[in-house]
Amino acid sequence: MSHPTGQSPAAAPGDAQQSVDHALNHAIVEFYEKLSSWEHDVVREKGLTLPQVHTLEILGINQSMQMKELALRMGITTGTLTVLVDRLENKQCVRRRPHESDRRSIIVELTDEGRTLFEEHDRLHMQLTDALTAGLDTKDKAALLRCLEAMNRAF
Amino acid sequence: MSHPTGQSPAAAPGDAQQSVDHALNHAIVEFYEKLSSWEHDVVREKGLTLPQVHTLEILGINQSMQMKELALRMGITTGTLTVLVDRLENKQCVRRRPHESDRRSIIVELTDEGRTLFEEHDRLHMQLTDALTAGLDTKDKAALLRCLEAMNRAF
DNA sequence: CCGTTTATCTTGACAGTCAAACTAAAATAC
DNA sequence: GTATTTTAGTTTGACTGTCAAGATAAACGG
Repeated sequence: MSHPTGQSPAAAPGDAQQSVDHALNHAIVEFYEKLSSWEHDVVREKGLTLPQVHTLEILGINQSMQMKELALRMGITTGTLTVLVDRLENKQCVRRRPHESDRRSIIVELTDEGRTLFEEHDRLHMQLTDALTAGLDTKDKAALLRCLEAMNRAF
Repeated sequence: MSHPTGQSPAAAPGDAQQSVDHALNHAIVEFYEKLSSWEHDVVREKGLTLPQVHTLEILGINQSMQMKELALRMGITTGTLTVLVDRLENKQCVRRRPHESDRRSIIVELTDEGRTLFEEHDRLHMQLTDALTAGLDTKDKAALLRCLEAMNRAF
C-alpha cells in the first residue's frame, strides 16, 4: 500500500481518504445492524412482528391506504399483505373499509389501538435518536442531518 | 410546547434544536428503511435470504465460530441456526467441522464458495457507501464518520 | 355486451422463528 | 470415581412471512 516510486505527492491524502471511506462503510454497516437488532427487540416486546409494526408505521404516517398502495409501499405482494392485514385486524390494530367508489378496492386504516401502538413506537424511536445523539455537539448534529438527507436523496 | 412564562430566553434556540432532533430522527428512520430495502434486493438477486447472507458476513469477518457463539452473535436460537446452517451447507457456502477438544461443539466456517459470496457482497456494500457519500465534501464525511462511531458506541 | 385490465383473496411450497423436548458430552459434586 | 448438573447441538411442532400462480369479482374500453 506504500508508494515506492514517490511519483505522486497526492498519494498520501488519497490513501487517507480511502481509509475514511472504508471506515465509513464499516460504521454504516455496524449502525444498520445495531438499529435492526434494537428494532427487533422493541417490536417483540409488544408481541408484534417487524412486518406488522412496519405496516402500522406506514398507516400511521399516511392515515389510510388501499391494499394495493400499501403492498407497493412495503415492497411485498398483495397476497402477503392480505394475511398480514388479517392478523393485524385480529389484533384490533387496523380495520378494513370499503372504497367509496371502487368496489374492488379496500381501504386499510389504523384503529385507535393501532394508532396508540404507532405513537408509542414513534416515541421510542425518538428517544433512541436522542440517546444516540446526546454526545454530539450542535455542529456535528447539523452535519449528520445534512449527510443523512443527502444520502437519502442519493438512494 | 411554547414558553408562555417567558422565563427562558433560551426558548427559541431550544425549539430550533428540537426541530433538528425531529428531522434527525426522521432521516435516520428513512435511511434505515432504504438500506433495508437495498439489502433485501441485493440478497435476493443471489438466490439467498437475509439471514443466510448475515451468516456469511459474520463468518467472513470472524473466520470460524462455534454454533453457540454464532447464534448468540446473530440473536437467534441455536435451533434456528441449525437449519440455517443446514441450508448453507447444502448450498456449499459453509462447512461444519468438529471442535478440537470439545466433542459437543461444532465449528462452522466458510467454504471457498461462501467466501467468494461474502467478498462480492462486501464489495457491493462498499460501492453503495461510495455512491451515497459521493456528494459529500471531505469535512462532512469526516463528521459523518465521527457521528456514526459515536452513535455505535452509544448503543 | 364482451374482452381486458385491475384489486383482492386463496392456495401451495418454503424459509425463519421460537420454545420445548431430546441426545450426547463435559464439568462439577460428593 | 460415579452421580448429578450443565452445556452444545439437534429435532419437533406451531406460527409468521414470503412468493408465484390461480381464482373472483369489479371496472373499463370498445
